Amino acid sequence: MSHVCPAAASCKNQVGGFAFPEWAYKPESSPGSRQIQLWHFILELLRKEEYHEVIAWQGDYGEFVIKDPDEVARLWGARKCKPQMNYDKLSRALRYYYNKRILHKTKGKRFTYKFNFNKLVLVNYPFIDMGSGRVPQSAPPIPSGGSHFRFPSTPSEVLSPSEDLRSPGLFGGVARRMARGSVSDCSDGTSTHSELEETAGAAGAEERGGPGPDRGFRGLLPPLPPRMTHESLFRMYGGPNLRGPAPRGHPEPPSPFPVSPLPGPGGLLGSALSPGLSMTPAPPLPLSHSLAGSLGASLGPEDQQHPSPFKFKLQPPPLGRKQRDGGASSASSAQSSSSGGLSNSTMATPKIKVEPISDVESEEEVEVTDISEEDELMNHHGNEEDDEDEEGDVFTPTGRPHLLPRHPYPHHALHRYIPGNPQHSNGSVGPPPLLHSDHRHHHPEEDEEEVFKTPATPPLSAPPFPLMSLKSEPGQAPPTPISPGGALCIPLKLRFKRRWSEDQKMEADGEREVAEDKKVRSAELEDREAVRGGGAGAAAAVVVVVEESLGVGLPTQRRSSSELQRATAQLSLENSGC
DNA sequence: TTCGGAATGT
DNA sequence: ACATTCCGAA
Repeated sequence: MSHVCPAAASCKNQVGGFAFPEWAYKPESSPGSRQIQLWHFILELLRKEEYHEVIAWQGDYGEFVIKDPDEVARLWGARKCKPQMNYDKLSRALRYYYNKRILHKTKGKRFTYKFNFNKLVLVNYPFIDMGSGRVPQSAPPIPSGGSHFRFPSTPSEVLSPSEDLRSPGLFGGVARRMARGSVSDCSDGTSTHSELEETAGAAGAEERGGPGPDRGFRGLLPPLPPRMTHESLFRMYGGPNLRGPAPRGHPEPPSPFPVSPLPGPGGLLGSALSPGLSMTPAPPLPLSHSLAGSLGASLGPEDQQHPSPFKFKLQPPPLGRKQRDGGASSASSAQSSSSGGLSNSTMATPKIKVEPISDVESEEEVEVTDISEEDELMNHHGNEEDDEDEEGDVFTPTGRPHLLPRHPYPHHALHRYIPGNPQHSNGSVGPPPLLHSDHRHHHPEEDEEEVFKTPATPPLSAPPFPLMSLKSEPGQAPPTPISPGGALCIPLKLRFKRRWSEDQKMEADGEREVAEDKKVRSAELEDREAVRGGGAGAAAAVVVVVEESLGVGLPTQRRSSSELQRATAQLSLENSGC
């Protein structure tokens, strides 16, 4: 309510005639987080060179250092209209992200944190280039507005509505344009905060022409670069802008939006995902087969790139650790965030929340190959270490499965995809096979992990990353394309696996939802269950997406994804516009 | 410096 | 949910 939307109608549920899930709007409207979230803000700052004196990317992927804590705090405070903000407070907020796995602290380095992109799922694309090695300059434009709008982390929302989403029509009409609505800050133009906005604003100003459908985000999102390599992982844009290598040396103009590479007809990748990141299309499921079919048919016309607002989605479970309910006992665990001791069993089911959040998340996430590791490997100067290693989880396909225990992760159930999908076995879909190939020799269990990791050696030009995951249900096999049509992309590098059957699962597992634990154990349990579930109940099939398909022959998927993006974009527009 | 609990606000 | 504020502990 805070924002009134002129186009109320659209604001509500429909955009362009399509109905959007409510959750799509949540982000902005969500009460707690009024508008921008701290991490979005950080990202914003990071992408602007103007602030590089106060905060900047530092070494590895996602790692950034707050050079001037006070200033950052000031900026944040300004943005939130909290003049009393200081680094101590800001850092507390940052610390909360640890549990959410949005961030990690880089140990040993002052004021240095690192985004766990691994765990984040970018819904659209990552624009961020965190410099994996190189300097990260500014990331692409994060649409301010857009960024806010993140998709739901609530699983249920996302998935559950699956049906709704499913309808092909959904996204179809959405307009392509979007806007970045950066605005909306508290001050509305008043004083302080503005710096950021200023910049943003400028851009925005141009765009804004009015609430019309046309405002676009033209610049916003670049379509993906034609090919992303791992290296380029984060940087989304390839284009001319990519600055290469030298990081910080020059002046760095923030890259405006690069605009485009265009999508060629054949190759465009619509929106790509970053390789390493797992991205999930917002509504992954929905598109599933139905989309393919329908969209394919319906959408066809051009492929424009749709810009999409990129957004991150968090993956893991938020764990609700907080239970203060009487327990109090938890205190002990405090420090060691990671593994504390968890007495696991006792609390076996701390609370059973119905929310499938975790589930969803897990499901949502599609895992892809993680780049991060690669990067790390490549780069790993040995520095940072582990912290990320832990993260290694990246793979965790399912998501949150293993929390941070530094231990070896239990192999989660990666099985998901295997479970009963004949297809899988058939390999009709591209991915599976690959998976194996990569693994080569792993034990089954390990395989699973491996699978996710597989990316070890991506083919260089990694082409497009698939946005959408197709899901094949057991009964139906999606017509996945597969055919490599041209020489385009032969290498399949990524494979997404998705398990969607939330519903089913939920039913099947009543418990898994439990997830709320903050600590690992839950994860483990879940994993196990998941595994089991995978085999059994899970009938849910897992979806595997093949990137190839995208690139190659089936534009449909891509498109569908694009549609999504557009839709999202619109949403953001709406929001912002309002 | 960093961490995280607790209470509180939005 | 997501902070903000306060604060004691490493």
